[in-house]
Amino acid sequence: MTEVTLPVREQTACTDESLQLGLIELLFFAYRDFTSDPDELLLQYGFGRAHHRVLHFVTHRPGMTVAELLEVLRITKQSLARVLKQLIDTGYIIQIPGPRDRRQRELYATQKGKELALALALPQSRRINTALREAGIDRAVVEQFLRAMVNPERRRQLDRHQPGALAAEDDRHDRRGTAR
Amino acid sequence: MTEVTLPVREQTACTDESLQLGLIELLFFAYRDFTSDPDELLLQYGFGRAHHRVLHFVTHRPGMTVAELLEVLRITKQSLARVLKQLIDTGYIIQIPGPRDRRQRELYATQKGKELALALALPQSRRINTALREAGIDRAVVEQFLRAMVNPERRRQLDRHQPGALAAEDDRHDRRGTAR
DNA sequence: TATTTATGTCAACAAAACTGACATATTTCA
DNA sequence: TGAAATATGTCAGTTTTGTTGACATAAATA
Repeated sequence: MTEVTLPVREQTACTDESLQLGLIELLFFAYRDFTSDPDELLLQYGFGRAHHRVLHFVTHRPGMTVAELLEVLRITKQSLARVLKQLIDTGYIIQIPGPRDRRQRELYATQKGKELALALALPQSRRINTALREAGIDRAVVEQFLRAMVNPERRRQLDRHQPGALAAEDDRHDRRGTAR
Repeated sequence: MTEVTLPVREQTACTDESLQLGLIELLFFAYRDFTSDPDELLLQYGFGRAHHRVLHFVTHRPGMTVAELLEVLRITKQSLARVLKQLIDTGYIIQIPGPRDRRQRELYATQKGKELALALALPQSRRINTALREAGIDRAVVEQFLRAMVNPERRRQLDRHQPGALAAEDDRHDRRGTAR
C-alpha cells in the first residue's frame, strides 16, 4: 500500500521538488465546479461552454477581430464559426467591418449579449469571492499565482488586456495604425 | 467604451462584491496551459485527457471500484467504459473482483500504469512548483483557496482521499465492513 | 496587375461526453 | 429459497466541440 504513494526516488531524481499531487487534483475539482456554475443558465439559452467563452471575450474586448479572437481561444476558425454564427444570428453579438481594414470584422456584444455575459459571470464571481473570504486570502495573491501558471508567451496578452483596463483598445489601434 | 466595463449598478445590487473578471480569465488561461502539459506525451501513447484522468485516480486511489471512479469523475459508465477498456487492454490498469463483493471490480494501475501516471504528473508538477516560486507563495495558501473553490459536498471526499494519505483505504474498508 | 490577407464555408472526421435499453452475475431482503 | 436490488458491461444512437483540407470572396498591398 505504501508503494502507491509514487516512487520517491524518481521524484527527487528528476526535479528535487515535490510532486504536487494535491494541487493537481484540487485544480481539477476546483475548475470543474467553477465551470459548472454557468452551465444551467447556458442550457436555458441553448448554448454551451464554447458560446460562453466567445461571448465573454467579445464582451470584454469590444471591437476584437475574428483573428484576434481565434488567437485568444486557440481554436480553428471552422470551430469558432459554428458558435459565433449562432451568437450573431440570435442577436448576442454583432459584426461591423473594420474601419481601417474593411476585410476585418470587429465584434461587439449587443445589450442583450452584455447582459448574458454578466449573468454568466455572476455565479463564477460569487464562487471566487466566497472562496477568497473563506480562505482568508487576498485576491492579488491568487492572481499572482495564476498568472505565473500561464505560459510566459501568453502573459504579455494578459498585461495588454486587463479586464476593465482601457489601454487594450488604444494598443490595438496603434498597431493597426503603424501597419499602414 | 466605458459602458463595456459592465453595469456597476447590477453588480453592487446583487452581491455588493466585485465581479472577478480578472480571476475568471486567469483561471481559464492557467487551467488550459496546465492541462496542455501532458498532451504531447498522451498523444504518443494514443491516449487523450480522459485516459489521463482515469489513470491518475486509479493510480492514486488503488483498489477503487468502478462506481467510486464514476462518482469522482462525474461521467456516465458508458463514457468511462471506452477509455477504461483501452487502458485495461493495453496493460496500464488491471481489474480484480472485489474480495467482499464479487460483483465489484477493484482497479489497480500496473507498474507500467504507475510509470505513465508519474510521467504525466511531472510536467504539471513542475509548472506548479515554478509558479509558486515565481509568485513567492506558499503551497498551503493556494491549496486553501482551491479547496474553497470546490463545492462543499465534494470537500469531504478530498479530506478522505488526500494523495499520499493512507487513511483513504482503511476508510473504504470500514464502510464496506459495516455494510455487511 | 498579381499576390497576400481576413474571413467565410463546405465536407468529413474524431474525442469525449450523453441517453436509453438490455444482459449478467451477485448480493440482499422478505 | 425466490424475488428484487445492485454492480458492472455492452449495444446503438446522438451531441458538443474540437480537428483537417479545400476552396471562395473581398480587400489590401507589393
